[in-house]
Amino acid sequence: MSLKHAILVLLETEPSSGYDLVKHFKRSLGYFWNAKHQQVYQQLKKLTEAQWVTFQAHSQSDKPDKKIYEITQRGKEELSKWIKQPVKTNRINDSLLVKLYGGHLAPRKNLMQELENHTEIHQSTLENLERIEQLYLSLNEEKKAHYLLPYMTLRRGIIGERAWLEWAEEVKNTLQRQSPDIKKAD
Amino acid sequence: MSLKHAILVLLETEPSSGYDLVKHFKRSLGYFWNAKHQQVYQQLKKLTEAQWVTFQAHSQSDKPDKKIYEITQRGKEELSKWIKQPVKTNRINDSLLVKLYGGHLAPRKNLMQELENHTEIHQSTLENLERIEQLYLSLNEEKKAHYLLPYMTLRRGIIGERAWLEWAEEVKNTLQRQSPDIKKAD
DNA sequence: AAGATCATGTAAGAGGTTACATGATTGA
DNA sequence: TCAATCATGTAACCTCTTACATGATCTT
Repeated sequence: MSLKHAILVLLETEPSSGYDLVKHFKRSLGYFWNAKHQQVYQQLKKLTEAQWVTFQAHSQSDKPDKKIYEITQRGKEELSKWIKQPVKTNRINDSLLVKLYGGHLAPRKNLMQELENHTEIHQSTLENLERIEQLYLSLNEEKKAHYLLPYMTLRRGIIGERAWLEWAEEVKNTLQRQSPDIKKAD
Repeated sequence: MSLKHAILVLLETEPSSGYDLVKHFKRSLGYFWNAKHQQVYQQLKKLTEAQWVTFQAHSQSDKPDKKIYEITQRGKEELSKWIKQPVKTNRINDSLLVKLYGGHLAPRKNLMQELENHTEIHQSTLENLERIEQLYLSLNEEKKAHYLLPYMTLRRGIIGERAWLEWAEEVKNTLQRQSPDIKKAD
């Protein structure tokens, strides 16, 4: 699996604390890799034991102390080995679709509401990604080339979110057409 | 979590053996819910203990015996309770994107090959989904209405796969443009 | 003779979530 | 004064994967 490798990829770019990594997972990588802080700390512990990373304690007076992790030689070797191997296609487990599949068991109003809620979330994710894209596009050519691959992953997010929203519109329209009285019923 | 609920949704439509459920997960639900046979059998055991499902043993002379599971009253109540509750948005953990993000560590040729391989898989998934869509569209109006919600989940698959392929083309073109000598290099 | 399909499982371990725990500083 | 940010963790539990296990029939 690859939370370990996702962490290594981040540390390969720059040494970070667990807290920094979590922020990364929430921001730049968040649309394709999710991890809670507990899991990141657990994995950092394991990575340290395996000697793929090391850390140095940094005491701070105004803020809590922190541990700055960096990738080791052994970690780099492991990472470059991993990155050359084929990755499996993704497992998709989407509860919303399970719910929709069995949607005859829920009030139609409920389904519509659920779709609305998810639409809002996807909409705002898309806006975030587009904001980051604007930042990228305003860089000079050298930097653009430097961040090209991360930018490609950003594009995945943008294209994916647009597709999601397009689909949701289609579903909402279809459900609306199928039961046009939905707003009158309770 | 919802493998339990995905199973209940399927059993609510018709009683099935574990083996049948696995086939369902590979076919109709496969593009939004994945489960291996071991996990299905484990969950069926738990669902039986919780009395959300029951089973009857069917002996067969030419094939191995099997257990036909069906949803109980208690299971139905649980399912309809679950289906009315909001579901969380999906966790996405996509190793291919981690790999691409750290792609400067791999030979460019390797990335291109990886994208090609995944493209083939997504292409054939899309073709399957489109085939199923044609079947759906050839049904009479009554049946179309009956399968509308499962069809909506199928649409998610189709729109999602098209978006994936669109993205992959973009990436392949970009990488090709950035290193046009890639075909000459070994 | 080999591989696919049918059919069911156990066990060990890795991965991931939820709950609990602490405690300072900064901004509204 | 309440919430957010910074910063790290443990413990219990659930979920999921991988490896192992069996064995008949049918098709190539």
